[in-house]
Amino acid sequence: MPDKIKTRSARLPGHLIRRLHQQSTKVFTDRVKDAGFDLTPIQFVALDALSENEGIDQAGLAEAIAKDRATTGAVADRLEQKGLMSRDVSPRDRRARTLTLTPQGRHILAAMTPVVSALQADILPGLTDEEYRQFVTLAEKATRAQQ
Amino acid sequence: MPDKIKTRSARLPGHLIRRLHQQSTKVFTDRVKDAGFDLTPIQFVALDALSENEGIDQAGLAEAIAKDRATTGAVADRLEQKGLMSRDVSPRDRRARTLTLTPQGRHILAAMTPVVSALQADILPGLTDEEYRQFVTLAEKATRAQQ
DNA sequence: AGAAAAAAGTATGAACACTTACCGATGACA
DNA sequence: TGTCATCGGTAAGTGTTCATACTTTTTTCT
Repeated sequence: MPDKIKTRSARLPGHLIRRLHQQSTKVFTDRVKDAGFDLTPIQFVALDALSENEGIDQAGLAEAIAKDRATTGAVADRLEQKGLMSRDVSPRDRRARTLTLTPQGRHILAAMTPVVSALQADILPGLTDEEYRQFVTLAEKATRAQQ
Repeated sequence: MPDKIKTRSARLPGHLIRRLHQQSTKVFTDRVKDAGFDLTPIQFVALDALSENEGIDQAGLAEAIAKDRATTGAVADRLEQKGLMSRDVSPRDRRARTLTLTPQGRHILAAMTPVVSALQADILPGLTDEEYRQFVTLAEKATRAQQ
């Protein structure tokens, strides 16, 4: 068996974060599918954001989930297609689309939430509870500092 | 100005990591472009991995950069198109493509490396040096624990 | 040697993520 | 009130990432 291939850049934060992101997506997808759901991480986050901010428009949702308007529009497309959210032209601003959870969207979100909470620990395998909390604290601090 | 929109899931590791990944990509792209280069993070990592493992094939590169074969093939396509790496059928295994850096690829990599090193700190804004090191240590531990 | 399993690469399709550019609507302000 | 900048949404294009399925080649096992 040859030596494990190594890379200089493998220790840079950028690459480490890319690896963690990948692991995060994989764990989420696998567990959620096993639990009988079919939502991507970003779709879940969008539903969650919407449940706490009923009636916001797409630009508001984009800000809440930290994505741009184009991406958010595409995600909203899929959630609408799945019958989990509805989009209506705002009566106050005809440019805007008011977003609301459908009853089914609310139901799916409630059912998925415990599953999603439970899988978080496996996104950071090999860390002790203490290290896990440290990681979350540091990551929160770094994301808060983003302009 | 309305209150900042909040989300329950915003504190979950999965979402924090997604935010960091996004920040990482943005900082990389901006700085690298400012310095006059036109490579994505993954393209840079691929060049770096190749420089330390001359003559590996695409499957080897895929393992080195922790991506699947299809993704790696697409990245190799673009790097070849930019004239930074060449792909030749391996004399030992006609299934495999032996990858080598072109002189231009080697030159670009050398010129970019200091730029990429310098931008790492800005991927994690708001962290002290001590916290930055802690983060890297934790992230390394978590990625090492991935199967 | 011959059959079965595994591996390297490619193709395709879905989703995400960003940029740029555009259209229509709104708001500011002169 | 009219103009102009801004904002919400969409469209098109590029790139990343994965799953699945397929071909070709190599290896393994009987």
